[in-house]
Amino acid sequence: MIVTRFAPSPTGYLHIGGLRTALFSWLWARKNGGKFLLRIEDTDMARNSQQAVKAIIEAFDWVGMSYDEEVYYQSKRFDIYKEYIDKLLTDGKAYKCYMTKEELDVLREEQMAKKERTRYDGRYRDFNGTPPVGIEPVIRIKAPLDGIITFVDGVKGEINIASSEVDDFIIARSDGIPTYNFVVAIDDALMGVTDVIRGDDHLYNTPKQIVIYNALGFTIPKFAHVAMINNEQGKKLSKRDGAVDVMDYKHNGFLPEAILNFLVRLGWSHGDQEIFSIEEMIKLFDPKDINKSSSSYNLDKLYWLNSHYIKQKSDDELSFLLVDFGVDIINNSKKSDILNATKERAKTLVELSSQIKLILEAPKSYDEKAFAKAFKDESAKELLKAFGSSLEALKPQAKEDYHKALEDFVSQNSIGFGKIAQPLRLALLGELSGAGLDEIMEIIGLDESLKRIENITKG
RNA sequence: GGCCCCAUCGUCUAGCGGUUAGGAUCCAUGGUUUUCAUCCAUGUUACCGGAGUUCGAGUCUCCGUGGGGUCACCA
Repeated sequence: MIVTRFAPSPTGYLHIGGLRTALFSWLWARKNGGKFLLRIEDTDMARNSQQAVKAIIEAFDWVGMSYDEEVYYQSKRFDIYKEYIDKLLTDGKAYKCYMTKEELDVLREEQMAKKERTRYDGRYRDFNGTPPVGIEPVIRIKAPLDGIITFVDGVKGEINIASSEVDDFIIARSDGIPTYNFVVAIDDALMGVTDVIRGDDHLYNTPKQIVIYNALGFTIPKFAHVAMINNEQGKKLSKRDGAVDVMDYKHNGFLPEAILNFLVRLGWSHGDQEIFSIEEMIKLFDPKDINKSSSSYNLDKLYWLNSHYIKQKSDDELSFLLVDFGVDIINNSKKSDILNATKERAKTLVELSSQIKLILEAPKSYDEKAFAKAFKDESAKELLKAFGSSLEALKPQAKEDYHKALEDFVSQNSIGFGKIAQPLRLALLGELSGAGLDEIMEIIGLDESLKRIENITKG
């Protein structure tokens, strides 16, 4: 059985890049009928928060990614880690190191001065003298002194790293709390994780974790390291580049379908296909098709996908989603007219909601420039008034009636369509572009249409 | 700096030794539309550089160059 996991450290929100690796892991587990685990890496007590855990789980819920079993917290598993540390100690595969932080700093400075790679010098590796008093030791693992650590990465292929690059790293701090690379290896092994799909930035942790696996006789899982997502300048994605918190996308009016579709195509592809439903992703995803190179983050396609999925949503679904954006048309009898008039010109739910508000709420003011443009002809106001009168006489109801009213008015007065359309649209919406005039008037009805015409012409 | 990874249109990507180097997005133009948008059509734009290997190289090898990652008692 395939078991994958997502293992965030709860230091803040769920990062958009993190969501992508989580998505890859999730897809791979679901495709194979395996398990997808969520494990919170909170061994650094100083930096975690329960709130961050909540935020991460909330983001998972929002995009609809489900994890199996309970949420694991490493902070609740210290007993387990201790057991394995003791085992390594008694087996002579790990040892206590009494070097202080200060001494370590001195060593590092010396190495840097000599332009050497900074690494622990192994001074306590074979120490069996009397330990210095008053120093709580750290525990270090005995890493191989020579040779090469090799593993086959699922996306990058064979990776070889000289053992000399991996020093006797610390597996438990002086306060007894185990460190990242140790607990990850223990947990992945104990939880039966078969496929570790994670960011490229963990590539160098892999040989370290392999050292642990080997020391404890665990089976080494498959690794797949996914290249980073950079910003448009090719640099690391940061808050300056816009939304990196997954939940920001929710608030900005993006649909989870669009986010997931966007993310799955960032680094992964299936021929020329661009649109993937969740079911298709699950069916088609394979880590072997993940691109080796890093990709740049560019929102153009996300907007395109989002508008695609907005158009696909049913009226009920959309009206439900719109509530969070200040528009409640769930029980509006004109719901589908309203949505049909607006959803094709909205890239986000934010845009959609503001377009709907424009129709539903009479304009409170008119943009100065737009007004000047629409009413630059002296005759414009009279024309609009006349159109209002003709509506009063015709009493149109359906969209088609309004359409005909407009056509007839234009031909009877021998004017171009723009002469009446521009002032009328401004009257109805307060803006010069938007939904079809006939659609708007049908939705708001004759009385409201006349009222809005009167409002702009009375002055 | 050491080590590791990467390199096709602006961006996301297809390509797996022989292609007019394909798709998507963006942009531009035209059409449909009573405006805008949608939709449709068309178009501009790419194999980082240099050596090899080969009858033939975007594809294989090497060397440059550029970019990224990583070098904690963080995760």
